[in-house]
Amino acid sequence: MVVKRKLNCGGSNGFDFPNIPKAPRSSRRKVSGKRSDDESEICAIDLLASLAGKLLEESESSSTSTYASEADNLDHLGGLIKQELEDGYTTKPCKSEFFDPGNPASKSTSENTSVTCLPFSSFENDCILEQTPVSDCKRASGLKSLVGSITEETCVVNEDAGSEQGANTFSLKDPSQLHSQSPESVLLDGDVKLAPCTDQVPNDSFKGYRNHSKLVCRDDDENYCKYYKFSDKCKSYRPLSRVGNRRIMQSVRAISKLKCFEDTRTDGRLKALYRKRKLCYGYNPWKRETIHRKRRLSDKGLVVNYDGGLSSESVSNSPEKGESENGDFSAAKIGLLSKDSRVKFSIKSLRIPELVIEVPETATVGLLKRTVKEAVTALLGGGIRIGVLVQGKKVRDDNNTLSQTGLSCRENLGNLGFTLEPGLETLPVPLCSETPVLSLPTDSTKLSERSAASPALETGIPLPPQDEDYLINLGNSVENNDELVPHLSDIPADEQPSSDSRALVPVLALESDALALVPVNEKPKRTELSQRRTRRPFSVTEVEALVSAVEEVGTGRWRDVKLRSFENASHRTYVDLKDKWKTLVHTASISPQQRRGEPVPQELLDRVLGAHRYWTQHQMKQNGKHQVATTMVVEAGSSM
DNA sequence: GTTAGGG
DNA sequence: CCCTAAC
Repeated sequence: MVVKRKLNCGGSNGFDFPNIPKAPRSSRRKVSGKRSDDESEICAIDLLASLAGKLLEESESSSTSTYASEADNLDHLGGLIKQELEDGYTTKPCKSEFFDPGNPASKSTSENTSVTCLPFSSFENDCILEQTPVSDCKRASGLKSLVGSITEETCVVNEDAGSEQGANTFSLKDPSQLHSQSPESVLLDGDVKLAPCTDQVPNDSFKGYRNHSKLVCRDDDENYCKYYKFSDKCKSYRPLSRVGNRRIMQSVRAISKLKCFEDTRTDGRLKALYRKRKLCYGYNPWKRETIHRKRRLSDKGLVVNYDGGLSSESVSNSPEKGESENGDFSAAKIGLLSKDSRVKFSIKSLRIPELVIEVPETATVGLLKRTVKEAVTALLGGGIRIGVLVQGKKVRDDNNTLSQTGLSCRENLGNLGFTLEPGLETLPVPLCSETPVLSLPTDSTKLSERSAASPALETGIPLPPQDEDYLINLGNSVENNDELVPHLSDIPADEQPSSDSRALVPVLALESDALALVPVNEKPKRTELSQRRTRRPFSVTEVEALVSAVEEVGTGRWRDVKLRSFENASHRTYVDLKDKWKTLVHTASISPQQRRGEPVPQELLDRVLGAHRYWTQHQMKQNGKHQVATTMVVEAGSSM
């Protein structure tokens, strides 16, 4: 075969170079980096939570009374919860500011604010954001996990902040103190992933699921570890939703404080955090794509369509199209409940309209699960943009307040909607601080800052500044344009604990909390640090130009190639050209059946091969003239 | 800043 | 397409 090829090689391209057996290209198939399986499940929810958090920005200060009524509505639930507590579940409430163990009055307060526990069934579709006192994670039979409490955050803050804490006066240094707290707000379903909590010593309020708790405890490095490990074990798909809900709640809370944080913290450290987060949730579209393609290759794949709440899934033979035209993969319906100046809302469901994955029929269920998770993770981790819809219109201005946007208690909050938009860039997810908030690894600074290419590039819509900017706000200006606005604003940035502002602390706590669910990677992957550029397949025309340029200047002079044929193509760097050439050579080397993507005319591939051989020889020449020259002669003779 | 090559 | 090493 090789010989034959060599003989054929001369020609059409004008290159009459000897065929040099092409060394089998090292298959660089990357094994998709297997992300820790579990990690991502929760990411999606977190993202939503982030959004919600913004909305709740203003409501962070707990309005006890307000929520109290809510609690009333949940009467039966509350009953259940209490029952659970009575049954002996130890709850460790995190202390809230107003809580005073010795003060009956304070107790009542806490009760009012407390907990919303819903049976899992309810929970599944209903995510109620509410401020509640911190509670412990307990596994309650029949009860499912739910919400965290704002109060909790506060507590966390105190602990975390340690000496720094200023604003929050209450300090929970003694876990037992927390214990005395009133009814807990969060119950986690043991069967899911909460088990750890159960396992955890009941008395130890700082262990197990309650991330907050961990954060709170300064002594908790270990706890963190445990927690994370635990989360690693959480693999079940459904559980995700549950956990996610809880996380959302937490995230929301955290987010609510972000603004404050932002105001005070915008220094380098913050950025560091931000980057770090990115690492956690970063996702490499390009790689994903590769993986995805591989999967699709299987002829007989089952197509799993994930549609519906995060916790539900269905299988069908055909993928279901997303609801949104533009391919948004999910949308959230949110019902708002508001009281006073606070806006409360529950997320009825989070939908991922289209999530198509394919696996071979022979795949195991486990693989299927993993695949789904991976897909979800990819989506979520890949960068999601959150859109806020008011009256069906997209709100683009993130700086307006909710009320300015028309989201006040008295107005029709019912028209509020969120959309999850596929993001080309990775959004920093609040959840992701893999590292305990308290200290960021120094290495984080190493993260690359390269700005991600955003969809904006394609749409022409400028992206808002990222980093700190994205931390903020809800947008309020409603625009008619359906275009997605690439704003990252929805996602809260990480804060750093060290800062003086307590607001920051809470956030951190929450975040870490949220993060808890995600396996913590000690070493951030660089791939996740920076955003990938959008993939832009080379057109035949471009390939042609590339081939022509390489034929002329040769390989190894990519800058020249770039200047020669792609000078005006700003999105094509010489590295891109080099890479493309690499792939072209590979493509030309394999059988047509093995090729994928837009077919490249064989003629071009032939030229690629010819030029490649030629220049390869040429290089050899540089190094060892004799041999090369000889080869050339021989080759030439053969091809004739 | 470029190249080259692995991922 | 990314990331690095080596220029």
